Amino acid sequence: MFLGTYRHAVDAKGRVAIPARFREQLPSGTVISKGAEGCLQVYPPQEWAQEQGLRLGSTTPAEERRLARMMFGAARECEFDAQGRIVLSADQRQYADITGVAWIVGVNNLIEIWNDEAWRRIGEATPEEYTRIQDQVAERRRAPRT
Amino acid sequence: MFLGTYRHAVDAKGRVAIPARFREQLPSGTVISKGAEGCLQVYPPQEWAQEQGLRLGSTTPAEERRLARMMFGAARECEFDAQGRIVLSADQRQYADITGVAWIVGVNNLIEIWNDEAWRRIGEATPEEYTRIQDQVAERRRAPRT
DNA sequence: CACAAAGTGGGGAAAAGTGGGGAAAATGAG
DNA sequence: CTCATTTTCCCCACTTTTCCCCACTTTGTG
Repeated sequence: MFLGTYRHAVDAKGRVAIPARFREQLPSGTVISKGAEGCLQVYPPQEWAQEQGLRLGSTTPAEERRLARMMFGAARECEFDAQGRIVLSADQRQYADITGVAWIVGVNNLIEIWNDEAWRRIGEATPEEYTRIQDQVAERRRAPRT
Repeated sequence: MFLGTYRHAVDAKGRVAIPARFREQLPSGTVISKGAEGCLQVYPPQEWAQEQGLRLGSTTPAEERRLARMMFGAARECEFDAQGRIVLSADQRQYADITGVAWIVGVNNLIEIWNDEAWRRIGEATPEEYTRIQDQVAERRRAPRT
């Protein structure tokens, strides 16, 4: 389980330290790829395995082909240096618009890496916003599929 | 079952002592996250487990992505020091506007941590207010979905 | 009143994060 | 094929944060 948000520096070489709490839970075979809303996503092996359902074949619908190409094409296996950092590739940094600092966010089953500003918009909520969204989801759960 | 309100100091390092009566009932795996109305909420493991249905994957809908990011991003596992204190992260303290002192409130299945002033507004109800709110809730229960 | 339990505060060791230099490897041009 | 240039990655040094430990105060209890 990955919890919490951390603000870390990204140096000129594209290196970011992954919080030690997260690193302990990431065995080799961990993969980083592009995610929704312009973030990067770090998949532990067991989570990545679930994405393997996405496969190309003669019967794969067009959207799935597109998704598969983007997800797998952008993916790289995570390699940690002795200081617990990974290197974000140039196109990963460009996709997520990451320079200088990044937010590293534990989202239950995977980890996301965000551009500074973008995370402030999406992740930082005032008490009022937070309360509203909780209530919205509670409402959705009471009356799903609407 | 968590009952009662306690007023404890929060030191410069963000540490708060959790009342001994509560601590006895909190096994490891307890989680603290943001809650409605600007408080922090402490979830014992069995309560937190209910929140974990939310997972991210390549097919998770947009609303669930947003909620998952906020909920889990704001959460931390509770780690008690030898004196029975937990550390509130900087963003948790900012969210709940906690400095100096906080109220720790047992609310049946969860524990809440409140800013000093905010709790006075919520917790110190006159008999008239209390009666009115009881009646409101009773009314809602009789006619839900309104 | 004495003792035990709970809460508070701070110092210091250890761990985590940051930045940069330089060797090795890869790339590319002549 | 060789040499120069760039990139990658490994290592070291420094700073900051975390957390562990000890001591004191306050509260509660017999």
